Amino acid sequence: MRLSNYFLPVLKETPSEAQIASHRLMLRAGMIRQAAAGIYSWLPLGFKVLRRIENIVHEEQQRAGHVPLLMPTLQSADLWRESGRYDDYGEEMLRIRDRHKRDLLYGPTNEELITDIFRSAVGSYKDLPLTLYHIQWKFRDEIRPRFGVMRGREFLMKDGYNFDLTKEDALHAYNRHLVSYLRTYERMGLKAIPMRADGGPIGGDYTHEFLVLAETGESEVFYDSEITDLTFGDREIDYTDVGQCQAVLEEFTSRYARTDETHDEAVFAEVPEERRRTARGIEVGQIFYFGTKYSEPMGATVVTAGGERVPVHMGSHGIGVSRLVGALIEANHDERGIIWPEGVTPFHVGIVNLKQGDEATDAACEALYKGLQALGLDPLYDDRSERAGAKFATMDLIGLPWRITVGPRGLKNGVVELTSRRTGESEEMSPEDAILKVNGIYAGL
RNA sequence: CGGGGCGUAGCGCAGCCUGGUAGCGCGGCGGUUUUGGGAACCGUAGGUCGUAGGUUCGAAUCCUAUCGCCCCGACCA
Repeated sequence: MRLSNYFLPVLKETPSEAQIASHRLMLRAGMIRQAAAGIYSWLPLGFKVLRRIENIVHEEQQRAGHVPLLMPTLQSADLWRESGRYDDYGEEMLRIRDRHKRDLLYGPTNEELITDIFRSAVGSYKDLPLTLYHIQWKFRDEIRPRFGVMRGREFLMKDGYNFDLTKEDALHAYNRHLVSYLRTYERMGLKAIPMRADGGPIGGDYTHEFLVLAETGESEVFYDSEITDLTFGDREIDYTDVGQCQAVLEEFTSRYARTDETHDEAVFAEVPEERRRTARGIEVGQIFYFGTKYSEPMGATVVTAGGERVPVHMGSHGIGVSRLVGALIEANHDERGIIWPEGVTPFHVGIVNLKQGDEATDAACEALYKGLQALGLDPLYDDRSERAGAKFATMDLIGLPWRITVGPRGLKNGVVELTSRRTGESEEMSPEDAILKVNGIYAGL
């Protein structure tokens, strides 16, 4: 993309309503614009990041064997009356009435709808196990939306639901989700720690939340410092292997890690003192096993091999996709702006032309731009007639992890400069080598 | 929902207390000189002062109501 053809309304000054880094930077970098309290338009740059996160979630879900579909944002109140949650959910649910005076709601989650789909189409144990998921906008009428997309009222969430014949099968699904979530966050360059959590309105005894450590996090967390050393890495995993998934769960949940909801001082005291940590975290996902809580009242049953009709065991699992954009920035920024991890960056590399209009630099930039694109990379070429400082400031603000600087001074010696946004380190090399180097950086992702 | 605060040009703000021609910086547009870390100068456009009532000769300013937004708390992916 050429910046002159793009829509990137960056702000030099910080809008007064933004208090935390991610909110400030998303507004300044032209990623979002507020439409109402807790409701945002996603401008091109923000939309691009959102889509990249969404894609990673899709890929990892499908790698784990989960099946995508798409349910609507508006749901009929009748289904929620059936489950008993229409009255239980409270003021957070946005209720709407249509012209025929029928009660609708903007879905805050989809247990009822998915259970309805399941029960009308599945009747046999032979159809199990099954995990369906979608990535769809949700609405929860928060009392007090804040922190930009971190606590919006409208937010994009991946929510998935597993249907299994037995509790054991459903717990495998639970473990499988934990593993796939570890992979998902790691691909985005985020360390998200699974912590024992509270069931909340969705309910269930088995539940873990995934927390990204950040000063601006809304939850207080307590953990054994050993847990932050764990990484999933590029190990191979067979998601159908019950033992493997179980082993990963045990590896990642055996150490103390809890939010304030479930924190237990007595148990925490058993962790060696030098490893005890108290911090703040951003919740970016949660997994539940809740048994037959919805299948029983809603009649989601299958017939077993023995001819018996039984309610299915279910669980649900969520990843806050739009919140992740904010969480990623909280975890990756400095005083100059955002620093995107390679896995989610909106553009792979920025090209800064220091002397727009100069024949040699223009030609070198064009060659770089086309060369990078030819390798399937997505560069952002700053071809505006701005001064060097303004171009650098924009690049730093929007946080592309790599920048190629092209100026007459370097070109005289046949070199351009490749700079890491994270470390600030620059290296001079020929344009051809710069293309190869950038290609190499992204080859594994 | 309790407490606090704010709505004045695209953004950041002053003016309000003490009523009398609506301002500043950034940004935009045109021009000149510049050009390796948000350039300088000149010119220029842009505002029913959130909205509705009221008081007054006169309201951004005082009064009332209302809408919106932000912050702290309780609640939450």
